[in-house]
Amino acid sequence: MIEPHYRAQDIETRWQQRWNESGAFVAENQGDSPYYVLEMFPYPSGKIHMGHVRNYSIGDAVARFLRRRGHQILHPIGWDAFGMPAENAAIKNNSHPGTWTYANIKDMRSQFKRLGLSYDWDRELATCHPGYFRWEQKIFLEMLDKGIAFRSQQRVNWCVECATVLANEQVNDGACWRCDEVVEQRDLEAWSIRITDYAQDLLDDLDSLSDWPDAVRAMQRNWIGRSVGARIALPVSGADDLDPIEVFTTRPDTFMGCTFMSLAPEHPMVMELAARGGVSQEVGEFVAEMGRADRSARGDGAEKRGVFTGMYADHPLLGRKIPIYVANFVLMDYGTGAVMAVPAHDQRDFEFAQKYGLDIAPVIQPHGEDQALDAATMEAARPEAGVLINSGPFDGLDNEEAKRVLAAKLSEIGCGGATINFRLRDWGVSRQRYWGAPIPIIYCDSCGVSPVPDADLPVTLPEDAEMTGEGSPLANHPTWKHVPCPSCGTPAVRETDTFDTFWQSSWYFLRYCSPRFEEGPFDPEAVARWMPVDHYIGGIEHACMHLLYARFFMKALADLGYEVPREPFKRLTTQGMVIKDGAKMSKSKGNVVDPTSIIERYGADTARLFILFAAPPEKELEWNDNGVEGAYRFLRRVHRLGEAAAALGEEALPTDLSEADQVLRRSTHKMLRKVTHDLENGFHFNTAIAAIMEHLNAVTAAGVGGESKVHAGVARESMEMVAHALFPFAPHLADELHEMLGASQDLMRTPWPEHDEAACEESSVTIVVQVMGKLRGKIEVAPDADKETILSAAKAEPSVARHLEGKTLIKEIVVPGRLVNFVAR
RNA sequence: GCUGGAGUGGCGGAAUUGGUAGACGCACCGGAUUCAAAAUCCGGCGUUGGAGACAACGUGUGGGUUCGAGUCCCACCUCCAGUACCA
Repeated sequence: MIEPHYRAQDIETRWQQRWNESGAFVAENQGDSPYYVLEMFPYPSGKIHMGHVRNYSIGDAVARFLRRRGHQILHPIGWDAFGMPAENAAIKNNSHPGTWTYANIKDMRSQFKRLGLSYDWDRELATCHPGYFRWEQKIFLEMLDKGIAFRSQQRVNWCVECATVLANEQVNDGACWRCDEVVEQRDLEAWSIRITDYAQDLLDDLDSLSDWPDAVRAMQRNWIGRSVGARIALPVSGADDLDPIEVFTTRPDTFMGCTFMSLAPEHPMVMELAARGGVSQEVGEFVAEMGRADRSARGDGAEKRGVFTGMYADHPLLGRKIPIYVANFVLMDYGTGAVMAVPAHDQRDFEFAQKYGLDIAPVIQPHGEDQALDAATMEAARPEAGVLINSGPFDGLDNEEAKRVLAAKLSEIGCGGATINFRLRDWGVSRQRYWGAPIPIIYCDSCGVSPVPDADLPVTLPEDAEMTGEGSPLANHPTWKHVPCPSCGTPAVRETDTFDTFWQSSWYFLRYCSPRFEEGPFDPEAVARWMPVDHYIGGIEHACMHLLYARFFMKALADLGYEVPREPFKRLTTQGMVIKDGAKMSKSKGNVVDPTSIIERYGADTARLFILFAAPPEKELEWNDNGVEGAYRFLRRVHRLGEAAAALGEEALPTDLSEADQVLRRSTHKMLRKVTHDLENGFHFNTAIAAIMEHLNAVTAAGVGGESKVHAGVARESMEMVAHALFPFAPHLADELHEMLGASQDLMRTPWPEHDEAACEESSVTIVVQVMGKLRGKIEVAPDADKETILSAAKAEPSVARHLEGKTLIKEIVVPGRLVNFVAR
């Protein structure tokens, strides 16, 4: 490639050095109103991919634009450095996860720097550093003290062969990914977080997040899944030694029509009931089968299947026994894992009842239906509203009223009552892995569970743990876990589980505010100044988990007495994936494009410009090599025209503008107006860049770079504004161009320019003329032309007149400055 | 299965939120420049019919509302993301 003028590598290296030397990105250096721009920090996998380039180019454009709009910007970066891939790499290479992680951070840091991203590198952090995780160990202990953290049973995938817990993604078709042995479900003692206590808060505060995408708010709302209903405890008939079976229902009004019960196969009482019912084998087989079945076999759409446990429950209001079944469609992780079945009014129960010949008892007569419901003739369940029938003392009640009345009755007789259920589950944070932050707990035979004393924090990882893939490396370590009990001093053992990595990513944005603070997780003053994050940018895939955990953390921290806002992220942008040939880039598909090779070949400005131009941030982005070439050509043209404009000399704008001068100035200022508008109202980078390209075509048409038809001052202004407008997207070339045209100060420190509205004014507007909604002609009129003028000009248009000939005009619609429509018959 | 999205030329996308469908870029075609090529510049480019003027059709599918629908409503189809131990 022969390119005498635009040498991207040289330009980019030079400007990166200058920015670095002048501290252009240090948060404290300029502006007043603080603004915190944050992109979701990366997992240091080793190499940057196009998703990174996209995420960080978007954030950088936001940061650079707003800094020039007068904000004091905090724009930090760090590493979400704990996690399974490091441990897997260590097993494979027989090395330490930290070695791999830190080497990756080093590589990725230099790649990020090569992109020219405007980070305040002094604030860099890595979550695997004890200086970081000691604070989240402390926060955990404070949560434990407050009862937010607690011990519970967690159901996990367990591989017997490897003696280890498997992540869902490590299970392929029910088999372990390493040894192919069948995976079983096992309950482990684990640490959990009562995020469910915050479910209502998390739901309520969603309403305040007006700068979040509606899609994310809807997903969180459904994930939290609030429903109002009743809890009902049904005693097992003739088994006084067993606890009653609890169900949750949103329809207590239908309780008088409950003819059987269904339990999830995973329900803890299933095998006990089956044993007493004498059907252990059949039930056991069914439970085992369901344990292996995938989700679709358990959903609403799947065929209803089940097995009778041989046992009955006592219906407390009917005084009758109802059979207890195990059913495929009942899910253990929603409600209580058991449902009361009302086949007349619930479709799933109806199908189940039909299949197994169970009673169907209608108890609600739908509004507006004269014929009384009859179980014998019903073809489907009738879930709609109505009036209670066949319900003894409750007959005649409206069903909404009956929900309250029945809940009160259940409460009165001591077997339930009104309640609110959330789909959200408590957050299990224990992981049986090495490369994570240790959970700071000590177990003593005599004193029980003790927190690690504050003076002993952080609890760090042993360097010499063995990574074999079998068992837990910390539990297997010969000495690490053995410590004296902090209370009695007798031999005790450490907790050998580490935190879920979401634990780290739930508060890192607070640490950035004062990353080296030694007296606590963050300096309250720094947090008061920067938090909440004004604009958070990252993938949509985090909609429910990371974004919810981070929101929860803020609320919990506030309850622990920390001064933090109740919500962490004021505005959220979720960026779409980068795909190629219609599929997500992945090694297995062989469609990966390495950003490094693009940067080496064309420069960082080209890579950034293309990725921002090719699609709006929220949408999927289809990678296209030819498009990159096009972005590069555009920047090269900018460089060439900049040189040409600079060569015309440093002339000011003339007082008298020629026609050509006015045309070019109109293009210049309309471009600037459009770019400013697109960045201020929702960051439409793609259309902003298109406007710059369009303007550059006007610069070429004005003869700049050849035989110029415009005044030197107008030509120079046209390219100066390109430098300004290009800065958020292609900052290196923008600064180069700006300097080329005589500027002595870099653009980061130069305020964003205002456009000249008067220069944008048009001498006429085009109005479209339709007849019966079909385009028949166009007219040019003065921008302030009145309705009569427009109508007569429209009727005079030959093709319009032809289509109106011989017809009666019924209606004339005039949209000023835009369109005329004649309705004629 | 459930929850949330998306679908517009050969391709990526645009359309001031109900008012010219296809801005801008890519690809392609033609021309200028050149000994030639590259690069650059100029022009064309939804589909069908027509020499042309022009006409009809056209935003995943099928209906509907409206003077007017990519945009609003109803019913579907396909693809994508998440689904709680990947981060």
